[in-house]
Amino acid sequence: MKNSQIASILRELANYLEIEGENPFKIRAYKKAARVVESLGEEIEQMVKNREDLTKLPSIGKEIAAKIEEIVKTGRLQKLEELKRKIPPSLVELLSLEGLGAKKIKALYENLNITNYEELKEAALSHKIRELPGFGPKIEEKILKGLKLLKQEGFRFLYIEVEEVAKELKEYIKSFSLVDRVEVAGSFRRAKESIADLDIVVSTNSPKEVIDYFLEFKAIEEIIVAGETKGRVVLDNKLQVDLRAIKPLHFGAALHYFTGSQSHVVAIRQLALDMGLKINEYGVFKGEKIVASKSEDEVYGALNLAYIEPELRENRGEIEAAKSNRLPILIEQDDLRGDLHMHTIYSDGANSIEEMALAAKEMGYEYIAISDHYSTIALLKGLNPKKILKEFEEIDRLNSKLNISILKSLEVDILEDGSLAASDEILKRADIVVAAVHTKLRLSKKEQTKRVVRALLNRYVNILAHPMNRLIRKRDSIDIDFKEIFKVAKDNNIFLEINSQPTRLDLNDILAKEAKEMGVRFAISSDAHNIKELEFIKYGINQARRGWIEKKDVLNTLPLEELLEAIKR
DNA sequence: GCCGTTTTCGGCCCGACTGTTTTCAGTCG
Repeated sequence: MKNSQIASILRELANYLEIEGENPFKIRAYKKAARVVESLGEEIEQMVKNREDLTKLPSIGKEIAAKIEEIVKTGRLQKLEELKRKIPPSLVELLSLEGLGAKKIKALYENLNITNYEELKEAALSHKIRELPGFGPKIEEKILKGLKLLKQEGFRFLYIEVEEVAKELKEYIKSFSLVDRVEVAGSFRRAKESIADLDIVVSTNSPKEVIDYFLEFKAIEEIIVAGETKGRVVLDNKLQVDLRAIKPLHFGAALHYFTGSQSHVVAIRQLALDMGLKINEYGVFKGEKIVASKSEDEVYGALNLAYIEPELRENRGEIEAAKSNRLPILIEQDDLRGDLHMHTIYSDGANSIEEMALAAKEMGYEYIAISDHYSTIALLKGLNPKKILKEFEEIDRLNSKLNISILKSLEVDILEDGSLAASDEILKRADIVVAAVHTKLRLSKKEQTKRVVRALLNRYVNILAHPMNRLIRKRDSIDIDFKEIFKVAKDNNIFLEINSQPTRLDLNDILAKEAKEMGVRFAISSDAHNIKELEFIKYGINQARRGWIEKKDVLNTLPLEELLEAIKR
């Protein structure tokens, strides 16, 4: 049972309790615990097997620990089953409608016996809902609208899918004369791999005018909120955008609040309370007096904390690190001197070696590695012994001609038994070897771990590409003992890839952080299949930063000579 | 339900907006 599955059961329980009218703080406790479980590097299932004490985890006490153990051991939760018998599951689904919370849903159920979307729609159309106390015609309208817009539960956009519109919105708002500053905050600013909605913070002395201007943006399909300082819309691609207009004096505090994450902000506010201060989106207050608000620097400073980069704000230890000045100095794109994973027309890429090299040179790189597929799958149009020797010869020729160093490499398939698709004879001719799993993704954890470990023990392998083999929104990670892989990587001088393809971003943030803590080092690579995709490297940098990765942790920040020295094993 | 160098009981982040009511509850992030 995966951590994410355990988390979703806890969350489901919280939803049922909410409908039941349970103590709101109890509900929050379950949701908080779900978040902790979800963002845990370690696997809960393993911890339970090892009889570790789950109450050592933050926000998990005796009750929830027992429930988690029940879930892991039996695959279900008695308490949840009971609630499901009592409350129709279709009723809980109604929570996903905008504007309908537990209290209203309960009232609809008790008074009109509404249990699902269909009955809700009927009641709204026949105007039965407006007659209930606390309800009215506007709510009927909102329900009907909501049913039409009905969001897929938990749907998130890829970062790359919102990047363009985020930029457009920022420029659109910036061009308004009454606007002082604009930032896209929220999970976008924290550079999460996927984004549920955009949060924009605007500094202005004329909030209302800015909101009105915002509501004129061309791609708006639906206006949900139109207040004095706050607007919320849904764009025609179904992306929700929130905008908050705030006076310049308060901009830093507001930016901090709207950048989140929620649990980072809550923890920061709690810390402030402990210090006798109070924080809201307008500033840090000592009594009635504002002591910090203009910049985020000020806000952190007021709490005696070093500035925390947005990518770190997940309440995963960054506040403690800031207290004791142990924050990492996060890697930046400019730190990279080369790119160690890309494809050409020798396999499934679209450009020649020379075109890739020239484009890389253009980006300021000193070296690249050409790592075409060496595979037994015909689909990947992979290399064979003859073809790769030809490719290496071409690289030799180009190296004497171009003003960038091209390393001979290959992305060699790890076969089911952990052997490699290319012979050692081939591998030893390469300057650097990237190994990857592409097939047999559903092996048991034990088999998968054994397989990859064997591959890493091959003395010619240097980098393990996309270790999770997940595709965001499409395919989960392979089932593998990452701790074991990290240990073997560390012991054998294997570098773990942070793959920059927007659907991969693999390793992810949590595992990268865990690997780093174990002393493993990384290669941040584009895995480009054409010259344009070389730019994807920025997404890999994002993910690496979220994983607390520093320049010194990354192989391709080294000058070529040092790199070649560093990969020796 | 969780948590605790002021606490094992009594707190729990905090404010905007909406729609319903005529001062506020519910919802949301």
